[in-house]
Amino acid sequence: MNRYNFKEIEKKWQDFWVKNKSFKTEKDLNKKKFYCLEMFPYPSGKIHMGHVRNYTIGDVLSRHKILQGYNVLHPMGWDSFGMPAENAARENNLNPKDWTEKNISVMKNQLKKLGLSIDWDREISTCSEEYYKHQQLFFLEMYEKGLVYRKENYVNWDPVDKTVLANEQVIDGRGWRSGAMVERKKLNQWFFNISKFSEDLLNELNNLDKWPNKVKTMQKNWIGKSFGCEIDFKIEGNNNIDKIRVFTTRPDTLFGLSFLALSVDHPISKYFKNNSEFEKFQFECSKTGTTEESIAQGEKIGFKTNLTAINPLNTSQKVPVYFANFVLMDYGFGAVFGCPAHDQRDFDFAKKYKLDIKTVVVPDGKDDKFMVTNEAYTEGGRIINSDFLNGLSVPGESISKTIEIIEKRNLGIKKINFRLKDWGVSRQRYWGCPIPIMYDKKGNPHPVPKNKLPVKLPDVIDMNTKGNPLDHNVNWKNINLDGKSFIRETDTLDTFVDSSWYFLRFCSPKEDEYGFDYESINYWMPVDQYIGGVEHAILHLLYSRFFMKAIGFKNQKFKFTEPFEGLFTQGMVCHQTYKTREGKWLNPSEIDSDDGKNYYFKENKNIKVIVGPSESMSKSKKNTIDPESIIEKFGADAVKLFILSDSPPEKDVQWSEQGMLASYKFLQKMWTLHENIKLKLNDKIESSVAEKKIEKFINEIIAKFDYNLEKFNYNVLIANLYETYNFLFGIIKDDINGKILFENYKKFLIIISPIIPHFASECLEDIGVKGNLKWPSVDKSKLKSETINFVVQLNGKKKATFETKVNISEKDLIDEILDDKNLKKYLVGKKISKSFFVKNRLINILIK
RNA sequence: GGGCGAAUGGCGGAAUUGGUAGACGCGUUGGACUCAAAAUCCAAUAGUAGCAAUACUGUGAGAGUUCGAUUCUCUCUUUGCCCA
Repeated sequence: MNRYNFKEIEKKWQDFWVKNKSFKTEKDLNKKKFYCLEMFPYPSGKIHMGHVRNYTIGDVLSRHKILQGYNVLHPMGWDSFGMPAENAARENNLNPKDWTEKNISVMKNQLKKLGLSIDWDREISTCSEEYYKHQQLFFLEMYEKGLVYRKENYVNWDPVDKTVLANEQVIDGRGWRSGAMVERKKLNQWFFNISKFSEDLLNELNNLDKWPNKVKTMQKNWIGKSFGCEIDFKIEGNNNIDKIRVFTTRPDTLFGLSFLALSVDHPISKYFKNNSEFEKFQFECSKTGTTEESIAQGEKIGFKTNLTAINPLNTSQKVPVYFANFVLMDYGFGAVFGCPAHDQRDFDFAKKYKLDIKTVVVPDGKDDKFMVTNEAYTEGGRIINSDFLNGLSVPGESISKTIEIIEKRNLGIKKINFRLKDWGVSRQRYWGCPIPIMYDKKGNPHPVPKNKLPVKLPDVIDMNTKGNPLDHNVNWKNINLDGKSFIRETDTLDTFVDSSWYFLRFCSPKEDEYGFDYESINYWMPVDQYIGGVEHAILHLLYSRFFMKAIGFKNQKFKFTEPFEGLFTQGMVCHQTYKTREGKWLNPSEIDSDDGKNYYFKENKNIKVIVGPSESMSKSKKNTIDPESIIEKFGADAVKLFILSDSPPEKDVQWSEQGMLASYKFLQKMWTLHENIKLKLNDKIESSVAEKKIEKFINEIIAKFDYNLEKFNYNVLIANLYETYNFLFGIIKDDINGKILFENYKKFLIIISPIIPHFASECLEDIGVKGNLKWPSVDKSKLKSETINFVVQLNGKKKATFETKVNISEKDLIDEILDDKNLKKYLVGKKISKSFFVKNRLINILIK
């Protein structure tokens, strides 16, 4: 008996697939398509276990669909623009392009060793000119359609690195790289008008049946549709200002008014420009970040103006007007009214500045003497102390009734507000897609003429400047067009733009004239199954959805509105963490143990290792396992088998050396089984018992595979695989007809081939199966059996299982039970009051 | 603070529509083979009592619906993720 030589066999089949272009796909309008897509990787250097998990899940699906006869598109590419390349380039004095391309070549090699069913002829890379030139055209088309505009906006500014930071790059108010306190700075930025589609983006979530509810809920909350109304407050105390417009979702608490709060960026701030106290306050506010979280957690501070606002529903009430740091200019009109009794933020503010707190909502079951004292009451109930609003139930009726009254009195109007803001796409960086805009001498923007595209990134660049290297590149920046001089836009596009349409590019990756070919995208799109990490639940997925709506806007040829029909979000790969007593992280390979309980540092036995909790693999915690070395040691099939086996794909999985080893050993056992089965394939024995058994079992397993593949229960699928091994291992000890064994074993090899393709291909070839394989269907006639194990319950408690013939009636069954020597003791002398009968399954007899 | 999930042996987990709880794997224990070990194979493995057949208990806690609840409802506890 030979041992299974995975190195030789995996190499053999990988070469075979490449040579035969086994996974090359062509558009074929006569064939049913299936577009299987995994989120493409950022080429950071090496693949990690998260990639292995992601692409294994996709590969199982893709190979399954191929066997089912679908025309499967399963491509791969590189999300290759982005900051890490710039940082690496600075640190190592390289060109970002060289660094990126080197990484791509390394990672592509690693992926190939996994033996994935990818059509590599469709490979794309977003940093290539062939890709981003189309993106620039999309930008201009969107500009023409009015979906792109430029405005001044506040950004997180890192004063040391001289660059804009995304919200997630600001950690505890400091730049993640420089450590400098981040400032709020006003900058001219390009925006995509994503909010124009807020309503569509929200509504169409309802059509995405094959998306996890969790993701849909997250997007729904992110879009954040709220009903409310805008109200004008009359102002006294300044000749220039007669009213301030406020947006509120709680007009019903208007009688609880105690102040008006404005954003420091509110237009009327201009009347306070010369006030040194106000300027000081404005500076204080600029220290608060722009995220909603930092505002909510930060201390609430205000600046009291000399203005007085009049309550529109109760004109005898006059309240002070403040500027406050917790009001954002982005939300509503940058002005809110404060009702401290029923909003915690307002409550905190009112306590600090000793403002009135008037209770206007009382919880159900409390009387009108109810008073808010220690914290705001934000739940439902009914309105009190509010004149003509008294008694209305909160929420619901109270809000709609109040809006009615406000509209009737011409004090304001009903309004829908979205939390979703337009997408700022300008980044002050080199390694991204240049924005095809140029400015004339007056600073007015002009689109770069389409025949002058692409705007190429300069190859030679000085990365050692502070801020955006493009901004320092005078040769690139200054251009002359038709005798006029212009300055290029030096910002590049957010890399989320790159990934917002790459799935379209895969459909016709070689198309040169335009980003895609309509016939191809209308055939392949939408993506039938998209697979990736849940961390992209909001941004990437929402941006991609927007992008489809933007391209499809005023475009009859674009036939779909949603890019991803099915979505699957996989969990992370976790591993135990190890630390020294001093808190230094250690890699699993740096530690050892004599007893499996106490660990020490390999190089110095005296240094004890503290075993920490299992966390998602990350370089900083040093708890990563390098896929390449694992594949080297155990083979791709064994790695894939393990990564699927231990947990449901949507949950986190624990990396375990023992589990990995078990998968490896299993393939060895399977190979031994294969050799034994091979010896029996020519047996001419007729053994009706074993034949029936194997046919029934294999058909049951096919049914289970169908079910578990459909439901993404890949861990159960592996359990089914082990079960079948156990079964076959048992049955070949008996006499069995070789032909029947062959047919059933062949079916088994085919259904496991999506999981362990190298192994299954080798075994199939070894037993002489060649050519196109087809997914076997369940033969229901083989599932039947003559006897059945009934569950017998007495008064709802299981007493025994009872073997009898199939389709037995309730009455006959009871008779047989009364006759059975083991069971009749329970029933003798008892009266059967009632029985519940589930055909071929269970009987519950109630006795007195 | 809000929203959405989750809780099953020593561990990861399974149980399709309310119908045999613990599939499958890991680990552990015992045995075979071996001079010995590794590898491999065989057996046991939810808990309690018992030599055993068997009995009782058991899916985070408590209640409810039902002939029957891991599954449905309510309350609570713990925990994860997202948002604030």
